[in-house]
Amino acid sequence: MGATKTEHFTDYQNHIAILAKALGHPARIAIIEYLMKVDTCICGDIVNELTLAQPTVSQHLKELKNAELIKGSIEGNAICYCIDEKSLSKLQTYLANISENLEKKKRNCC
Amino acid sequence: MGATKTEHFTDYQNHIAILAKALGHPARIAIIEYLMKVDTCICGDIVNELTLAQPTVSQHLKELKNAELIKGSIEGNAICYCIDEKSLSKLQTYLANISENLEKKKRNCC
DNA sequence: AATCTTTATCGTAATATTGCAATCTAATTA
DNA sequence: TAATTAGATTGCAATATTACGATAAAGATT
Repeated sequence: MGATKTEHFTDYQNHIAILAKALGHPARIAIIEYLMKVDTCICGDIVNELTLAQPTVSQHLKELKNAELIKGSIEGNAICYCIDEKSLSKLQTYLANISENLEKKKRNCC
Repeated sequence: MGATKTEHFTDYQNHIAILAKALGHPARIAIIEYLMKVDTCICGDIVNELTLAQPTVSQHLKELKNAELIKGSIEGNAICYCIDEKSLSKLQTYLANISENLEKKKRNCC
């Protein structure tokens, strides 16, 4: 016990959950917002932007990378991170579909 | 250490993270999908739908309720749960804005 | 080559999450 | 009112996450 029982759910459900989970921490939201704010994709000063130690930021970046919400390319000595639109819009579309579906239905409760 | 340092982030960032985190588990995604599938909002057989014990499902429902992604109203002896569109569409809009912003920008990297 | 800079990884402590059996509460029915 | 039903709560074990100091790896600079 303690671990998520992924085998009880569909691949799609698990995938959506992984995307949402990766965004489920304010530091990672802040990273996404920072990457969006700076016009060209920023290299390393995400650490300066957040009030967290460098290893902590590195770990958050890794989780975003694992979920494929960001991607990084080596740029000399530094690393150039940026948002991976595909995964982000996959989650966005998923939520949009739910919203749309809800509006279509005449809901007579709650 | 171990706890999220919420004080380092804006209320908005924390709020978005809470919403995303609540969706960050396949059981909770499955609950949302089930609530969407059944036309009128369903009372208690979410437990039958998922392959998880009743207390576990109850806990997931609680987390969705805490994030205000669902709401429940007492219906006699049972409880009528349904999706709370407002929070869901808040997250959806947030992601849509990011997607839109990304497309606007001429991105010259990654 | 020695040093600096940038980022990742390791190890570890603190805390949170997941899952369930057992139990409790409250409305419902017999 | 006793038994039933629906759901929440408690308590606990297993596991995951968060955070960071110390350190490693690798390119850049001197």
